[in-house]
Amino acid sequence: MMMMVRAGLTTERVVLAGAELADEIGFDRVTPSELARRFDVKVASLYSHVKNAHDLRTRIALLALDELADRAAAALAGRAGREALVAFAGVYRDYAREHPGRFAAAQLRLDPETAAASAGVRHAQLMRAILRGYDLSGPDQTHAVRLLGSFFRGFVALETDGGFDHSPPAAPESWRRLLDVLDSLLRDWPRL
Amino acid sequence: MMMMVRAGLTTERVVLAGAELADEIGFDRVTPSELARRFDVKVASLYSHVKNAHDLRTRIALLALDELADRAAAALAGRAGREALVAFAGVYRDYAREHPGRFAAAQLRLDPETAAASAGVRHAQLMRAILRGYDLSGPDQTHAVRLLGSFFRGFVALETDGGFDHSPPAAPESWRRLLDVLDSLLRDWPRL
DNA sequence: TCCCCTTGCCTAAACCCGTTAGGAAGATTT
DNA sequence: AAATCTTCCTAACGGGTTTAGGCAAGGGGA
Repeated sequence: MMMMVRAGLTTERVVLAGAELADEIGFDRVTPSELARRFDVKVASLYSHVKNAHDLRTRIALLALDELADRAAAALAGRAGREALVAFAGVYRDYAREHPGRFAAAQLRLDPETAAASAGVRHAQLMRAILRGYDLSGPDQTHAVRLLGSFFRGFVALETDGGFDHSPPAAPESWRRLLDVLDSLLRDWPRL
Repeated sequence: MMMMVRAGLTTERVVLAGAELADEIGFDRVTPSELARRFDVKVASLYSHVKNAHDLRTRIALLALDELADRAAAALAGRAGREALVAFAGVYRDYAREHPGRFAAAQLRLDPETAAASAGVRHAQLMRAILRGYDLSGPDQTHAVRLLGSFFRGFVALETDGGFDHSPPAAPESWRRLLDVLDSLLRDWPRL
């Protein structure tokens, strides 16, 4: 009779391990098989805790979105204007550098219902909160949110891909400078 | 004796079909098997024309980068300043909308040697060309290039993911407005 | 304490993908 | 027509995903 020592799997534990695995080997290489190996468990065992590979990936994405929103909210507390902008941006970029796999997961395309129930909503609110420190009217506020969101996402993606590696100045300097530039732009937003 | 009608495969034809397939079903679902099915050929037959799946994907990426650079160069011819900015940005965004699979491919991370030999280099030059219409000194020119690149990439990614779908104004309006804002920013770049 | 039943992990099996090795049927050259 | 090259094939291996069905571990009630 085989000794059957249980591994103690739960959905949360599986998803968390998936997130860690993503940070180590890349989100796209996170697979039920690899995860099973990590838990020293047969693949089929995971399917009691996670519906399928897609479900696993979605759960990791939701975890990452939650963590990011938490950090962003904390960073924004008690700050306004330029300080808030820099703090928020820093959270975003630091998270991507600390947790590349989770960050990649956070960009997984979610189906609309899942997305609506995710922390993505909180993100949008936090972005708008930053802009309260500046003087922007209705639609321009949305435009500004989109400018910041696009810039953050694009910059971090390019930096992650090594797009800034082969010409000076180094990425962090551009990051600092461009946040100054954007702060200045927001303070002095061009009216039509 | 089976009738052996040949499919007429060549590397280019395979890669081009791969690009079309990417636009139809998504770059991440482009697979030797699917491509073989499309040519009504056995999978192994592809391996005479393409080293492996990774090679296939890389070649599609290079094709997309080339096409994009061609279009960008054409759009920039005879334009400067705001006009050049808007034209270039339009090429980028239109390409992403017309050819989502190819566009996704263009963002594939290439190994350094491949990247250096790719049309990515041309892109960098074209971006700098845009900035000749504005008055920017040394490092700030690089920062500005990075700002534009980040914004383009981020905006298109967010739009593709439907990130702008559930609150007005519609994406195209933000796009136009933000290009105006960026033009204004470049003309009146904040000095330190 | 014993039984039972829920739960956790297992085996087995089907199916798809990627990749390589080696063979046979077209096409091309001589 | 013979020789050769090229194109596509069959066969096979390893690995990933998923489902169905089974046995054992551990907690609750008698």
